[in-house]
Amino acid sequence: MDTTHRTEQQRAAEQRRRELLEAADRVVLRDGPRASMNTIAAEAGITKPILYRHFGDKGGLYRALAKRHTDALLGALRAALDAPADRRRRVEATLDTYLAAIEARPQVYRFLMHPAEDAGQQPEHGFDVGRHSAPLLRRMGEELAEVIAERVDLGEGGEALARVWGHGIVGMMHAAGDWWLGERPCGRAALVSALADLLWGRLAEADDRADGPRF
Amino acid sequence: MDTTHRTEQQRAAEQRRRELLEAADRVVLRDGPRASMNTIAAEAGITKPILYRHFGDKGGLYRALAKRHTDALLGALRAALDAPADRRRRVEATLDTYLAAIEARPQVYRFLMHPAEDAGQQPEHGFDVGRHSAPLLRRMGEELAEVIAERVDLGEGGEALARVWGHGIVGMMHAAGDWWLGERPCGRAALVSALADLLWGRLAEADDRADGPRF
DNA sequence: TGCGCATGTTACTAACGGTAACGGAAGTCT
DNA sequence: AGACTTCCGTTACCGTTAGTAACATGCGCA
Repeated sequence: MDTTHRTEQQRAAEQRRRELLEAADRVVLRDGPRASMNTIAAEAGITKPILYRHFGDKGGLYRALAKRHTDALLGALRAALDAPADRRRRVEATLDTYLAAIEARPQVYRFLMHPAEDAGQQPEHGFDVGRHSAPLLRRMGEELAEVIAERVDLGEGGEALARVWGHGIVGMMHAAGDWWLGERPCGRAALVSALADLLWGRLAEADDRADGPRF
Repeated sequence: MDTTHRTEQQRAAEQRRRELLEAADRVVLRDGPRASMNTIAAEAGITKPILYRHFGDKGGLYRALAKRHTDALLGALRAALDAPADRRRRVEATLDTYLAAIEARPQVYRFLMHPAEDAGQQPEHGFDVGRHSAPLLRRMGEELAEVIAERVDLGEGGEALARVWGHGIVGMMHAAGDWWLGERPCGRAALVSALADLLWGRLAEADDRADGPRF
């Protein structure tokens, strides 16, 4: 068997796969996460079974599609997290990077946050629980936890603390960003500043209101 | 027209509606958010069109179902938030109440967190963006924001700050809870303590590690 | 020429959400 | 009593979806 020919075909297949993904991208960005396989196939100029030969099932295609965007966003976040500045500025830069990304391409964001649909069903256990979050959120949480654990001295049990904080901070960023994207109550810089203030303990430091019940 | 008869019928309809909701509850708790209308109807001992006459469409049924659980959980959270104790203890009690709820009935939690599916489609704008979060998260965020705004003195622009924080804290709680429910890396009390520490600014106060790059 | 193999198609199944059309059982009005 | 409305319930259907089976075609290679 000719090896060069083999790789030639493999290269062609990967090229094809990229084309299909780009077509899928266009459709998903236009129709949202409910884009049908038929529509995607039509956009790519082919028919359904080819999509299924390349990606297995709809989940496979969506996972492949999500991986590209997720990797891109995670790269940008890592860069912000690694910038040469003090901790507060790094946190703000990371928050701003995430918010800028979801602001610039909200459809991509919407697609990435859509839960995994199914992935694999195990009818024995009923359905999976504690897996509502999108894979993107999980990955961001793990990465942030790693960065915190390796750079911040948290003493005894610091590792566990860092993991909780990683997922917690990512969830804070996500929820606030989603709400902000829907209501646009303020500018991005104000949102970043408010979230950083929250992480810096301003809630704990603030006094109770004089004219109301204490909190 | 006999009014007593009219209300009699209304009462019967509401009773029926409750029965249908309970049947739907059983199915959703067993099959997850992807329970079909046919299955729900079968569980209730009837057929599909009756469900549609009562709830309009699948979204209507799911919304009615979600409202019950959401109201119950929000009630519990309000109680924790209003307990007579200092702020740190209230925050911890609220976190613990939420986590205890999702721990005790994870299927309900999973169902509630499932985004709205569709609600109403407006093909003009493409698809809605910035509305990924479940209604439960939005409501929790708004409630918490209200409590913070009315009880904590945040000075100039405190209202906006409180809203950001409300949604941010709820998102933190949600993401950390979801991750915790999936991996069970520690006990509930430890998670509560770690999250409260995060809100109390321990991340900002901690030193850089001596043996690694600074953060 | 014939073999293997990847690529493409058409045509199908099963399930879903949702709806139209019909049937019967009550009570109500004349 | 008999016609009229109003629910409650059914069966049978529609359009769309994910996913698949079966068949056709073009290519390198012995």
